[in-house]
Amino acid sequence: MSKSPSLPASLKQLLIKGDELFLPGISVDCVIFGFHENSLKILLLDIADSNKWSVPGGFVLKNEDIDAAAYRVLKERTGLKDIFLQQFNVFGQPNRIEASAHKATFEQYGTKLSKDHWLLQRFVSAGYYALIDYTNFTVQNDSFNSLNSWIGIEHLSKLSFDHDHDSIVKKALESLRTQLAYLPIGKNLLPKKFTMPELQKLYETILNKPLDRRNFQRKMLGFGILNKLNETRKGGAHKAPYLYSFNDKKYQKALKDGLYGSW
Amino acid sequence: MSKSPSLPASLKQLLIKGDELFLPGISVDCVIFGFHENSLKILLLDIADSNKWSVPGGFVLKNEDIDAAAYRVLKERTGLKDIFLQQFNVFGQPNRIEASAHKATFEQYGTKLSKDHWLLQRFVSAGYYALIDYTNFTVQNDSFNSLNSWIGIEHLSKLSFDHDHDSIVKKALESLRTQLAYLPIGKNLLPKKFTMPELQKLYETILNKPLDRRNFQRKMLGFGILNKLNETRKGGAHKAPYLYSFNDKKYQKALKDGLYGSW
DNA sequence: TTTCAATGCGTTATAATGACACAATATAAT
DNA sequence: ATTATATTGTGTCATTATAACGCATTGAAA
Repeated sequence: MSKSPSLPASLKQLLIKGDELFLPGISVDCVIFGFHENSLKILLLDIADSNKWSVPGGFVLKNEDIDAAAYRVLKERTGLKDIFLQQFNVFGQPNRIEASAHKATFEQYGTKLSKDHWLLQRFVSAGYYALIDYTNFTVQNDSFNSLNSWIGIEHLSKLSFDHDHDSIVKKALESLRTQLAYLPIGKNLLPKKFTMPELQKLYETILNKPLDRRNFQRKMLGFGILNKLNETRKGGAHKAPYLYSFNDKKYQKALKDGLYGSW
Repeated sequence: MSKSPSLPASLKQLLIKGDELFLPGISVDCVIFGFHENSLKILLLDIADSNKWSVPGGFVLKNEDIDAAAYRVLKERTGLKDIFLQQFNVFGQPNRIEASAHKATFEQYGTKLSKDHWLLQRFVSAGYYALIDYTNFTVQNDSFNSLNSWIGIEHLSKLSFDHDHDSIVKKALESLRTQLAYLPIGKNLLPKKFTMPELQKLYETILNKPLDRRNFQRKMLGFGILNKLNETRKGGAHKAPYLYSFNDKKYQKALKDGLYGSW
């Protein structure tokens, strides 16, 4: 019989005081999008001892707004504040298997949850997606999961998800695509300065289709939310593209009023 | 001391077996839209003894999908199946006052809820909006609320809501407006046969702005989801407009694929 | 210095939209 | 009956948005 590693403090607290600290039966799941090297990526966690992938999640404190809980989870995970966060769906099927994942987590430490434990009840989960600047943070591990990986969405179909997280990720992507039509997306996924080809690649990746370079630029500039900077990105093998930044004021206005664009 | 009416059976069951039957801390709220006489209406309930309005809601059975719970609530309330139902937001602020409404409901029957009663905990609510054919159903009362009323959205600002339901209704309307841009809406709010001016009025009401009659018709027909019938609606004071119906097959396809229209 | 691929900055054809004109018609007024 | 009137059916034209594509420029690599 192999000796199990000892239970981390955070898990111990969850085990003992979970039902006291957190709302029963409610969790938040965050699909974190990042963009790097022309690939839209999702931050995934390797569920301990299960060979399956999941998305970061957490519980809601008894006196905490549910949106705030999602922010907290993200902050714990990415160290970032001021993240673009969007609630996109509630997952409330009775056969969700959160419970078995929780069970497995504790069993790897040799701890068996009692049958009626708070963690083993049915959970309803609020799904959020977050957009973050990949270049500007480092992932934090937590005690539930040992491995964090950025996975390009083009590889998603090859991964093994539990059913819940598969639908969560799919729905998040679908929502992101839909919202692209009327929300300005980019400010949160790109660094402060970026080139037009980079922005276009982001759009092409999200939409999963090629766009005409010249038409894209015309339309994007037409929204009036970009500042053209007086610098170019040197170092590439060819003609140096101009750098742009988002006009914060107009970007905020566009977030509020919508863009009305068809892609 | 005045004698209170006796507690209805449904409330009694909720009081005694609520925590056994339903998930803790989760409810569903349904904003039910109907369209009648050129006015978009919402089905509102008069919270007992509170002078405030709310929307129909309910709880989620322990082994019930949360979407199914919303359907069940709607069916109980409207008697209708096959309703267009759309989850639009989760309301999870810790200061929601569901508890006080529940308290008031029972107190009007002279029943005082114990301080730690299942109904008095914090509830997170999943908001759904439903579109129904106003001409094709009658409202059912329930034991929580004595009065049901269809209220035109133009009167909403004059009503007294508790804060929760105010934001629920506002957000529902906002979602409906947004979705109008890429979902075909109408089939569920209008009778089987309808005229183009009626459909236009519906759109104008939802969007809260006038549309050009001729351009509206051209665009709507362009979607290819309507059947022009060989009948006209006589009885009006003027030229009889043609009747239309939705092409179910194409309508379903449009629901799935989206419409891509800008209004 | 030349080559080359990516970029900047355009043009033209087609489709979608917005604004408006006029004839047709079901009822109401006379 | 006849006329008046408001509403609907249908179409046109100017404007704008989109799609498709051309060509000169440029920074690094050959």
